[in-house]
Amino acid sequence: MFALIDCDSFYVSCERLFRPDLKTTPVAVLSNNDGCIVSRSSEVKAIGVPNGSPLFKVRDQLRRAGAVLFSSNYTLYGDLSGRVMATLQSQSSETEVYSIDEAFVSLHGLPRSSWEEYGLQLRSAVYREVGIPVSVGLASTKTLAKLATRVAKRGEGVCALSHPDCIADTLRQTDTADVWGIGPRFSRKLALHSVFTAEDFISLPERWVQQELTVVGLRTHRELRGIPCIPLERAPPPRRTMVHSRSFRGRMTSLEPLQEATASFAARLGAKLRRHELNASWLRLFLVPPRNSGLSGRGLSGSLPWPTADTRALIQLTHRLLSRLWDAGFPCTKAGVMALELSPRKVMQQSLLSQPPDPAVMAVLDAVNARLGRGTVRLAAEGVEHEWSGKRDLCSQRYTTRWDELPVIGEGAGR
DNA sequence: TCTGGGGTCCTAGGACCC
DNA sequence: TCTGGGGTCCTAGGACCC
Repeated sequence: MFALIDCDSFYVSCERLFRPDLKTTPVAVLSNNDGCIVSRSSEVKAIGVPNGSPLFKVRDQLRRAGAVLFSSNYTLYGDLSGRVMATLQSQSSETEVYSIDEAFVSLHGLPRSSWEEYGLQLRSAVYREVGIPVSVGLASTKTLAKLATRVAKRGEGVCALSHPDCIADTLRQTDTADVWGIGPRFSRKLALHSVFTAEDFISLPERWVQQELTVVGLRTHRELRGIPCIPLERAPPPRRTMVHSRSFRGRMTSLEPLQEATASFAARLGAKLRRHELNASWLRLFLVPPRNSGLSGRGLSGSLPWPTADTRALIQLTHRLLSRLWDAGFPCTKAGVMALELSPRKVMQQSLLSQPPDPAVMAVLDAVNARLGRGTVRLAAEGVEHEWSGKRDLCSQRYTTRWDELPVIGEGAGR
């Protein structure tokens, strides 16, 4: 038995928290590079702008509606997400942080008759402590709790799917594509067999579902019938990969800026590995051509001399890989560095033949940058100007994590 | 002209081993 | 002419999630 707590239009809600003047204005938040819409206020949803739509396709429509746009500000969203999760953890010891804006809470031992009241309690606690509106769905499995949250968002903010009739009604009114675990491909495949709703789906025989949709589909099938298959994960499973990648403002036509970009990606990846107390044993560099070029991406992997998160080692290998991968004729619009074969820092295998770099150097670098801002101390290879860097023209302040960007109230506000 | 970034899991097929 | 059965590991591709 689970409650799913899902923040309403999370990124938009974060922006509005510090811009109460936008409470009733249509607001949308853009992806990295200001490319797509990734979060919409209810007013933007109402004018029919789909989530994920490329900005250039809906720009006029948004302008006519008087919408305000923001570049994504993950520093702000990450900080507010932490506050939401901490509030939920103060309400229950059995919580799973599922994504930046969602968490599951176990309802173990709580009678069905109290579900709704508990949902209301969680909802008001988060709004009181953080100021972010959330919807809560409660049900016997995670997949049903997801459905309940969809219902909650259309209505009162809380929906407990505790009665069989109520579950049956919901399944009848839900398209397969709106079920957690059924994506566009599976949904299209099901439609070919005249399966359109979640109700149609659960009437299919298990054997057929497993054959066509693998065990993943079978799990969804059972979860919709109230058989729990996906447990609460109180601790996140160990990470297997870590990536840093970005699109460029234009095309990379010469090697030097690409060297600079990939070095700074490797540096960001190193910092992230160190934050998670992980080392990588393998590194993969990949280059991506424009979406409609007909070309496929290129990648190359190489092993590090020891498991490490040292920026210097990561950049060195990245550049070695780049020199083998680089081809002036390849139209590179995006690149990334991926860390593979991750291991916890504390169980590092020593080498007989060579000494890994002293971790104290990176510790000092991280400490300085934590205090004075990211990139204050960096390697020369990362460059300075970053002219290749993508668009991010509409970004709000980091209100909660930078002294010099705190919101100002009263006289002189709105600078 | 312009379409993000970061993850996981499953399956099929090939290589290899005994 | 006739050539087994069982297992593991790896990779690429496909599907999903937020």
